[in-house]
Amino acid sequence: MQLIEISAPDFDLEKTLDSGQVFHWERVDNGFMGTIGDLPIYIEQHRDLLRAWIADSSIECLKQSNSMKPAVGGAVAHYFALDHSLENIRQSLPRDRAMEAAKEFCRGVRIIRQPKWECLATFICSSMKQVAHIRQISLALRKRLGEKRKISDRIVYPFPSPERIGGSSEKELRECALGYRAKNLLATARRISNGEVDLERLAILVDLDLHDALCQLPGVGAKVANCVMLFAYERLRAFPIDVWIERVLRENYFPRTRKLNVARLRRFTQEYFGEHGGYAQQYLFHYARKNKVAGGLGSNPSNKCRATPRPSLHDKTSA
DNA sequence: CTCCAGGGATGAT
DNA sequence: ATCATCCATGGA
Repeated sequence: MQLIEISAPDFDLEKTLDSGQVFHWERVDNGFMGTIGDLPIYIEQHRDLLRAWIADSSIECLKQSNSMKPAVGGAVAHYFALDHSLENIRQSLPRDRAMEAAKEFCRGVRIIRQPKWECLATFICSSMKQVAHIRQISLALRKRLGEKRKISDRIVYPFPSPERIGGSSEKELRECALGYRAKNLLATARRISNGEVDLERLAILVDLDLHDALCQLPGVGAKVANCVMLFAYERLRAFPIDVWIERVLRENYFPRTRKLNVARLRRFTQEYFGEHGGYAQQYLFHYARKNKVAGGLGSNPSNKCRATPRPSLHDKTSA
C-alpha cells in the first residue's frame, strides 16, 4: 500500500460520489473504494486533503515513470476535476431561489472526468432505472466481465472494456439484470470494439456534432448523450433532462405553463443556465433528489394530487 | 400489491 | 414534428 496526498480545497468527495454521476464507488471505512480508469484506489477526505492509497502491485505497472506519486496524484486531481474553479462556476450560474438553494446544498460537488466508455456504457444501462439499481448493474457487469484486482485485502473490478462486453452475449448481459438494455449495450460495445466508432476521437467534435454522433449509438438518445458529454467529454454546457430535472424546471421556472414542450424546455436551459449549465443541472438534480423536492414548497415527485397527468418526456431536440 | 425509475425506439397521428 | 406505447427489472 502506498499513500498519496492531494490538496483539494472546495471539494466534497462524499457528495460528489453520491450525486448520481458515477456509480461504482463503494463506501469503505472512512472513505471510498473504487477505480480511476484501471487503477484500483481507496480515497479518504480530511478537510482540504485527499489521502489516496494504491496497491503495491499497481506501482509495478507505473514504474516506468520514475515519478509515480505525482502521476497518481495528477490522475486523482484530474479525475475529480480539482482544477475547476467552483467559485467562478457558482458565480456564473443564475441567482434565482431554486438555484441558490441547490448551490448551497451542493457546495464542493464537482463534475468529475470519467473514462468515456465506462460513462457511456453505464448511462446506456441507466434508462428507467433508479440510481441504486444503476449501481447494482454496474457491479454485476464488473464482477461478471471485469478483471479482478486486489487492493490491500479487498477486491475491486475495473469496468470491462468494449472488447470484453462486445465479446459477451445478450444472454450473459441480461444475467446482469440489464433487461431490454442488454441489446443496446452489446450493439454499442461492438461498434466501438470493431473500430467503427472511436470514442476518444469524438472529442474533437463541437458540442452539436458530438451530440449527434453519440445519438447514433444504440441505446443513446438526447438525455444519455448529454450525460456522456457532461461527465466524460468536459462539455460543461450540456444539460441532461431526466424526469427529476423536468419536474424541477416545470415547478420552479414554469409553475403554471400548460403546454410546455421539451423543445422549449431545452431552449430555456441552454439560454438561462449558460456556459456551466451542466453544473446547474447537477446541483439542481442532486438537491432535488436528496431532499425529495422539486420546487421549494414541499412538493414531491410522488405527488398524487396533480391536476393533469405528467406528460411523458420526449427529449429529442439537439443540445 | 402498485407505482415508478438519471429513456429510447418505434409506429400512429 | 409531436405523442403513445412498449420495453425488463427491482426498490419503495
